[in-house]
Amino acid sequence: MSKARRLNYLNKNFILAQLPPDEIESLQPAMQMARMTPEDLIFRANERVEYVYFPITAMLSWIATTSEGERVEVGVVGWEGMVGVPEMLGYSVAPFTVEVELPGDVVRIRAEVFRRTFERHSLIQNLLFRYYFTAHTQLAQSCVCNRFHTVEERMNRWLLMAHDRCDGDELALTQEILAGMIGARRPAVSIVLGNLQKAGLIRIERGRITILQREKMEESACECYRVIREAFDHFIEDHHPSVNGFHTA
Amino acid sequence: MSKARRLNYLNKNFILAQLPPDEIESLQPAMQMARMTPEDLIFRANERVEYVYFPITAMLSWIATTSEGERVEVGVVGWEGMVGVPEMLGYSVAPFTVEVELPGDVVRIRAEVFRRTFERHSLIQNLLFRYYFTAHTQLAQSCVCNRFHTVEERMNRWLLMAHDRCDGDELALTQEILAGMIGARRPAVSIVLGNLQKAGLIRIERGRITILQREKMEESACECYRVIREAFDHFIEDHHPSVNGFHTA
DNA sequence: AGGAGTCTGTTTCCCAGCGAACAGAAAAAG
DNA sequence: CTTTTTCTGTTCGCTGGGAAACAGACTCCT
Repeated sequence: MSKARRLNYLNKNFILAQLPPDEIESLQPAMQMARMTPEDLIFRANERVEYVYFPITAMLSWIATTSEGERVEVGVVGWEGMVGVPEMLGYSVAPFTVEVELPGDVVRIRAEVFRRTFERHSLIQNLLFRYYFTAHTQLAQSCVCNRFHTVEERMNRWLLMAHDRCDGDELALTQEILAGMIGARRPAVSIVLGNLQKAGLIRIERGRITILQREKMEESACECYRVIREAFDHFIEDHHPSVNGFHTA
Repeated sequence: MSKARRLNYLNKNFILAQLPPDEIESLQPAMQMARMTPEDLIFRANERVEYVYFPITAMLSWIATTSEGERVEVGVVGWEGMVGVPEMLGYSVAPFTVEVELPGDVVRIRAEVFRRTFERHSLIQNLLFRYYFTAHTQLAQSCVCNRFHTVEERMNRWLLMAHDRCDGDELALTQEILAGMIGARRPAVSIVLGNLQKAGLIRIERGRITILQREKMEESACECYRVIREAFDHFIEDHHPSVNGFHTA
């Protein structure tokens, strides 16, 4: 399985790409393209949702935390998805925090504006429903992975998922952030990353991880990556059988 | 927070209860009530979905497994929900296994029959979409819980969730099954249950656990139970503001 | 009643990874 | 260029709970 080639979706969002041309036209004035960095907040848990976001090259994550301050990612959203779906059905409060994990571009639209689009097109309702199934599968598999797999396995899975969603082979993130994603401590991540670098699979620089040998990383990752990836491929292919985004080279 | 009183939902399924009377009428011949026990299988992962199920007094669980045979619950479904939603949008293959965890009654309907109902009523589509958000929140919280909390905390959470969905205070399950639900080993569960019994919160018998002091169990459970419960209360109240199923006594 | 199968209580060994702590390196700020 | 801040590498003791194993108790079947 190769990294997403993305083909003609490069610099597009998959959900937005499904909108009929006239609808895109009418949304145009309400759409804003923005470059986001990990300092920017998307949603804070239990606060009102103002905008829905469609990542292009940025990668966002749903984060769940405990009252002790421990945190773990419960969903990742890249060019294939969006955040703010519940708002479309009147859940105006975000159940979890959403953060920017990898810097890049997003399109944002005021929630109430996109809601009108959602309500008008059963195709979009259908699409977002299906997107939710995919996200659900992803979350369920992460749940097993977080329970049973080692730091090394979970980290490999996460790096591959991030690699599928970023542009190029460089992931701009710190080890601290990566540790938070997989619900581990930084020292553990640091050691595992060191081993991967010694084996030549990645290159580590301050605030940056470069994927060098994706194939080998897939071999050492647990099955969870494959299960999640297949769910997304299925979602994408359902809509564009021949020209899909995630595709085996 | 007290156990679900269920009021007039007693012996009803919440989703089915939202259907318009004429629709219920026309579904009648296709509906079958069945008593299910933990030996009965609902869905096996990657196999075709024939029926959708609406629990009444039974409790079902989504189970995710690893290739090593480890297993953990990734969702629980009682009288408040249903299984087989993805089939309504053409996902004819179940992504995970669904098992009967607590014996009891369910209503089942052939998937293609209920699908017609689903397609006819945007109210039902809306309802099931919202149900999925709820399930998603439940899963996300379980994900943190599985990652960070102890066997004792996870077990308390699970017992409370099961207690909300069963009839009475007795849970008919073995410690082996309970261990599988929370992704732990049986001996660990056995010890923790022993402590709870010594403290007088539960009574243990072979193949049965009786909840004696629910209030105290809530105190020793982690916050995860509350978060999940609030998501469900919200879902239920959205539809029946005054007469809801889960309600504080 | 007796025997087979299933469920539960408990013990021993062992280790992945947490918690805490600190030094060095790179970047940013001044 | 110096100071401060932010990252990264590494060390070490500690513990929850996994892995394995077994005896006793209950249930069900013949």
